[in-house]
Amino acid sequence: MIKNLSNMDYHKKRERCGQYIEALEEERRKIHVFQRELPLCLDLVTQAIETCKREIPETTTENVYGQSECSEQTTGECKPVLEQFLTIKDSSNSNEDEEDVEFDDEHGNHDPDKESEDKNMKSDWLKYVQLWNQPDTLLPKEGRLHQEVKRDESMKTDPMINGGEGRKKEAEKDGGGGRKQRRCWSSQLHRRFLNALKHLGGPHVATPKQIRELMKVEGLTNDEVKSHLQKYRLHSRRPNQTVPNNGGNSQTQHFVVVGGLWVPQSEYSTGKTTGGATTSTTTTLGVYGAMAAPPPPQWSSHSNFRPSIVVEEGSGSHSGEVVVRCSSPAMSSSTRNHYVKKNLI
DNA sequence: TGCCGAATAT
DNA sequence: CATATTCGGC
Repeated sequence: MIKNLSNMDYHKKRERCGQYIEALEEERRKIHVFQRELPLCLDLVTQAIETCKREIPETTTENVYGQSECSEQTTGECKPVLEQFLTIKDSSNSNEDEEDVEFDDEHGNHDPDKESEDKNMKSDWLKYVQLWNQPDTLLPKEGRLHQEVKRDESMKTDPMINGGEGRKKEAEKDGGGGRKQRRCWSSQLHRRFLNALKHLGGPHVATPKQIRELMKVEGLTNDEVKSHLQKYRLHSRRPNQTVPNNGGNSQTQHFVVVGGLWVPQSEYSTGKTTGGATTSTTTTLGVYGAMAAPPPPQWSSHSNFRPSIVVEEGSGSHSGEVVVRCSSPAMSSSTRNHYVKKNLI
């Protein structure tokens, strides 16, 4: 009886271990792609796998468990990172529309486009996402756990290395002289930012306040968002700048412009950065993930008009230039009208 | 006033 | 650089 039990137990453990190894191996494969960014991680996982493997086959002892624990420890260091990575990656090719869902909520409008768009966008994220976790202000969520929870879990592990949340109290402390602490825009924060942007119709039409509201991040101030937005706009505006020579090869990337959003078709980055130590050429891909801007919900959902945005690419001819005509229905308030004008450039 | 965008300052 | 802060228009 007992024997049986322990036998079962043992079996179970072994099985578990096997699965564990498999999982690890899969992780390894995935990490391998980012070898350069996560050399240690790769190493650790590899090591873990090996140790695990070594232990499992036969070797009576039921120490398997201890072993796995050990490897867990070894791996622990990079696990959160890994998980975050996975989370992101997963969301990029499988349903799990995370934030999209997050915001969609009540307006039950699912643009057919949205999905594919999102996918593109997310696969883009893959390129620039910062793998190392960073501070993130806590998000007071209630209505919408689920995916959020998942993500939270992935970073729960790391001890609030919060670079962006020390304030609040300290801010109150100082009488009024000192500068605000720098808000650190973690990739997560940035993602929320991007999403907010997306839902507002793009960086050119979104205003700091709106964005902040949509982001629902505690302690995030208008000014911070404003500043970030400014930076973002700067970057998203003609990521390719140079137009000096027309004759030559215009490998000018062509852009897709939607609602004032410039979307580099493939990527943007002045790839040939300086001396470029052998290492990261890829790592430095813009953090400013470009994204298509679907029309704001108010428009797309139920309306006689979709904002007709005409995008003409300099087809045929050399220039990768794009002509954009945008006849948007200046939304109720004339205040925003000048944005449209700007977009027309 | 508050909010915003652009320009500066750190 | 990436943020913060200031400036000027609305």
